[in-house]
Amino acid sequence: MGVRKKASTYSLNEQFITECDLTYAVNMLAGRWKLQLLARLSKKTYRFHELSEAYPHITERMLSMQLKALEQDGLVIRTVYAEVPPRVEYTLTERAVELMPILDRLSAWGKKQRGK
Amino acid sequence: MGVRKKASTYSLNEQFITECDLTYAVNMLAGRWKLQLLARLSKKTYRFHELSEAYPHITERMLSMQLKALEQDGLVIRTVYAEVPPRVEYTLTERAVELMPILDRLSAWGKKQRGK
DNA sequence: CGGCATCCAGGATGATACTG
DNA sequence: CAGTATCATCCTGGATGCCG
Repeated sequence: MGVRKKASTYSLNEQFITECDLTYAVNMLAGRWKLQLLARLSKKTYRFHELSEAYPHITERMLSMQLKALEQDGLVIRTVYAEVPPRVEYTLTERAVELMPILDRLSAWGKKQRGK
Repeated sequence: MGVRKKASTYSLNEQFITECDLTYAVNMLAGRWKLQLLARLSKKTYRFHELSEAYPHITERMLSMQLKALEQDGLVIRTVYAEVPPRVEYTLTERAVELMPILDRLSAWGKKQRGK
């Protein structure tokens, strides 16, 4: 979504919303596929290939990149098992779990608006 | 950040989060300056030039574009007064006002995460 | 005053092929 | 299986100048 990674580090002294924090939050959700991935991972742990099958329209490249970004933002845990063939599993972190109810409200708001 | 305008119109049957609606919501917030503008407009009505002065680093072009996008998404009302010199005022719509508490929670979440 | 038109740079995403 | 490398494309946003 258009939100860029560039930090909006302007100190603007807004009271109602501290858009520094808000921008920080929206930025880490703004990747092209991150919401879908978070939504799915909120239900259970997934392997890379399972996600790839679940979203066949997402290239493996983007899947890898988005998951890595989520991992770096501390929203997803990536676990590598030293096996052959390799196995990698992705799970939500606690901070991501805390985020879910908020996203749920945002989703409800979006749903309400879309109907109009 | 990168959320594109392209609609993610995949019907994915997620229960916890209907990411169609969620993507819809995040997309309309993902513009480079939209959050700042919404935050400011949540306090009072502003004229174009006032906003331009409040955010001197935002080019008038972008200010115009972001406000227009917000208007098209039904978050902002643009009122033109037939005067000379022209006067244009921007206000939040009710749906934008309903959004504010949610953004506030998201902001709080972001603040909490940033500290870590 | 409140924009819009044009041009442009860089980042985000896509397509395809290849590897440990 | 779980990615990475490379190249191509699209889009956002910035710079500058002009207009009703």
